[in-house]
Amino acid sequence: MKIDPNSNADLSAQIAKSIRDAIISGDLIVDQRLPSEAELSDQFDVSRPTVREALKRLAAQSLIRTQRGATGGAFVNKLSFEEAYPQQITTSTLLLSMNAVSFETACEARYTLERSCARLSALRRTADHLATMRAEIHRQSQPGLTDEAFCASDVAFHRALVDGAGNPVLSYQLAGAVEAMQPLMNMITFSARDRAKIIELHTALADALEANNAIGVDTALAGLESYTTNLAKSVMEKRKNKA
Amino acid sequence: MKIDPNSNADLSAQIAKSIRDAIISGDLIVDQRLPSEAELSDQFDVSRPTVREALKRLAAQSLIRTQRGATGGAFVNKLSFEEAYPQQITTSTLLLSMNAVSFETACEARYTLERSCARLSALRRTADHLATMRAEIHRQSQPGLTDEAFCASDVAFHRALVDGAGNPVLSYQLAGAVEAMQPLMNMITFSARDRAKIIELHTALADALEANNAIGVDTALAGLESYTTNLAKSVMEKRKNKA
DNA sequence: TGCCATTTAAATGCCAGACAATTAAATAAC
DNA sequence: GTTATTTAATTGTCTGGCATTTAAATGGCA
Repeated sequence: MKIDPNSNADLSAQIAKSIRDAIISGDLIVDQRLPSEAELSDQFDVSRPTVREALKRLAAQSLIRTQRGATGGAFVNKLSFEEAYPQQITTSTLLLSMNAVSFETACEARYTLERSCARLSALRRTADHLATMRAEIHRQSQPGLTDEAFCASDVAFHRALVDGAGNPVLSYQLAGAVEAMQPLMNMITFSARDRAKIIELHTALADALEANNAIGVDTALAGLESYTTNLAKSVMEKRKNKA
Repeated sequence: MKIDPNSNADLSAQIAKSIRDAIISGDLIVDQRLPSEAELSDQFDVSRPTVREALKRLAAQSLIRTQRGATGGAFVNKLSFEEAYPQQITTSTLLLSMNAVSFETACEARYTLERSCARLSALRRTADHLATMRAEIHRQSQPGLTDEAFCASDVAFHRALVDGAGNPVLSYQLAGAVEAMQPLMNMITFSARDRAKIIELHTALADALEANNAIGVDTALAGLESYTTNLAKSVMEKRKNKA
């Protein structure tokens, strides 16, 4: 195997790309062992540290895992939804904060995506999903709950709604949209009145879901979106006036 | 700065996590320069190769970029939607293939998410979006088009629909769902009759979008989902019978 | 003084070689 | 035949060095 010396990319980046392509194309299959670092340095004609840098790049993307010891080495990792979740959320969160996406835009995207689950979730949600949602509603009504804990419970509530659709691909895609909102939501102070209104909408949503009423779920979500957006708007307004 | 020597994680992984956390929390801001590799090795009390492995991990996630030369170093990277797109698509593609997600499940997720854009896109699509879609429909009707090119055009068509919603966060989230389907779609052979039917639905969709008719868009997408799913089912059936 | 060429310094990119730590398999002892 | 020991393979880490790139400092010259 060889590497283009005229490329302006790092050797380790080129090697990582080469291996990554082999994984994506299926030349390397799940759980297959890569050559040892020493063998790779021979094949690519680079030093071992350079090979290691390439392998660390792949490890950072969860494409490989490494084991030490006699039968150790680097193995093609089976990318699981569980592993991909946090990465997806981290990326989404950073995208929102670094690109100064407005609360409104992020909120719109989140609820637009979430509303798409209404039909399936109303059809397929299990008793477990409903129970989780009722439990979270109960938690949200506890007095003395911090704003952060309130938001966390909100995320758990919506997560159950999304999972209710019974489609893992859908759950994965929505995790980013829903959870990445949390830092933005945490900037808001929820008054007792706000919480009561949100809990009311959550209850309506759970009721509709229990009745397999997709339209009711959609309506509740639309209500949540407009209420949240307006709330954020008034909070921003107040801050601006103070400053 | 220090690192837990009792952790069973690699030193480079711990250092990468430490820096990553600093970026996520906002301690390190966009375009800020990290200490040089030599300084980092001092601070973390590890060797330079170890620091380098940590930096490569972060570079693999597009969290930092590096520059050589006198004023060079590692800088916190502004994660852009453009950069995040391909990573999102790669991850989604691997998730589908490695976890043997059924065509049906992936297709359901894709169209469920896409249908969520119908309302916004019918409201906000520009003439540009419509023109792109019409152009792709025209390309799809060209005789002699390979199946792969047909699929690629299909993706471009749906991309325009999604972008029509005018919400970058939404576009980003959907890129994974739509484009990750392409390898699965490429397994299907499209007969002339199949193409005609798909083009018919695409035309109905574009017409509805032009008329700002969200319900029409939704109907067309639902039609596409059921047609595609059935097509895939019959293709799989035929292959099974042959084998 | 002002401009251009040269030198210098700082940083990353890469390499060679070594040792430590881990782990499974081969070997030896009982 | 089972257990303890040794061995070998592999990754993890360190030291030290050299090459390359780049911007800034320096110097020469008109």
